[in-house]
Amino acid sequence: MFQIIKQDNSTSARTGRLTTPHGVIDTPAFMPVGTEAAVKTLTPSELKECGAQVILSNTYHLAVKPGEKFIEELGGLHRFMSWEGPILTDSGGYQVFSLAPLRKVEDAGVLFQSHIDGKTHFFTPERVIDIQKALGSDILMPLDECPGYNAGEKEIEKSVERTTAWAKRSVDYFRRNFDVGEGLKPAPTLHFGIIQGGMSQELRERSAVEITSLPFDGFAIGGLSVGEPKELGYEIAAFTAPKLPINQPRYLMGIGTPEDILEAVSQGIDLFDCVLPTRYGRYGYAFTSGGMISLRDARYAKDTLPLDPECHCGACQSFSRAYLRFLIKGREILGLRMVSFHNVYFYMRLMSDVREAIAKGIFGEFRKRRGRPMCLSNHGKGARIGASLPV
RNA sequence: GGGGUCGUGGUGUAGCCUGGUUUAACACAUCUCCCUGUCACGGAGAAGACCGCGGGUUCAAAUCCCGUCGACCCCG
Repeated sequence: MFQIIKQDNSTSARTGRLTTPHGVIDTPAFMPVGTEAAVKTLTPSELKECGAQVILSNTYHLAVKPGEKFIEELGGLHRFMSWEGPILTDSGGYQVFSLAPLRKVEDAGVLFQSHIDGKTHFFTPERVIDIQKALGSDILMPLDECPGYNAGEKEIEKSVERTTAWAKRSVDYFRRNFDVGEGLKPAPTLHFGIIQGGMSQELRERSAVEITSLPFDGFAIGGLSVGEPKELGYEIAAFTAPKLPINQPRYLMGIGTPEDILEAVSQGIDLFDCVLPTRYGRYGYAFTSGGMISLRDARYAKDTLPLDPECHCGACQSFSRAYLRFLIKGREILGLRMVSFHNVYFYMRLMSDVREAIAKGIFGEFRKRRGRPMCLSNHGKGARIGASLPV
């Protein structure tokens, strides 16, 4: 399923190829987020144009609305949303933690109220596998418990125990529902484990040992980007990544900014997902080779440059910052679409540049050149992430 | 020609009757900042009106009185 192509010699970065029922993913890869069966504002063909090979969708949202049975009846998620490539579905553990107004976690599962209509739902590890099976996901995630940054040690320890117990049930149930060697399919459906443990190295270690002892096809680091300082998140990811089997795909959930991704790639992470390119696209923040720019800033009101003079995306070929700013400020759909498109294109280009740099054995140098901080507080200050790679 | 209603930041309004607790309030828009397994959501902060104009009464006027200009309505 997962084949490592090239291991970087100065860092833990590697390129690889992950095969799924709906096709191959070249890693390191970024998955645009399509929570509600849509990568917001973008069509599948636009995603392909950006270079996206895999997208992420969501168990929680789709189970709440319109319901997995509904999508199954219409031919599964791929057909429903007209996306032919691989889909990874998140389990809903994070959403229960971040969205549900009321939730009660117990050993059997988690009882919560939908943030949409207030209906109560009960998610168990088995139910979450059922939902993802009905959706027709290529990569399934098991139900986990994701504690917040302010959670106490006891609470985190409990969540690690629970996540492991649920992972065991998930693995058992997955085995019974997905036969190995599913006949004519190009590749079997995959199932990844999730490591928790908050900001405690001891608990991260324990979670990693417990989860990696189970027969998963890949491993994810969860529970980061929940409000912790950036450096602490890096520290935990750097601590946890080496505890994961070297020959299996590693997925850092919910991360991140371009420099977060470069950092994590150097730690040996293969998969990423993050809402930033699309969410920020809708807010008028554009990732550029010169750093992030906020189109809402008055300074771009009459700026005739494209979002990023070095970018080859359709939005940059056609539109000025001034025009896109005007659209964004008027909440014009075209503006939301174009900046989202540009941002996804930027991320995809970043990933292909990363793969190319690793393949050529120059990732360390590449990262130094491109990995300077780029976050909101740095925009406009000359940070350079997306400068095109002189090869 | 007669009568009436209204005129308060960019926009829409509140306050006026019962003058002082008003550094003139609110919403949207504007300008900064924030958002990492989604949020066209939401949060933090800033700037912006000498209350149409002129005069009067009063210790004190967005508030009461007179005039004037403008918008709208009714009657001729």
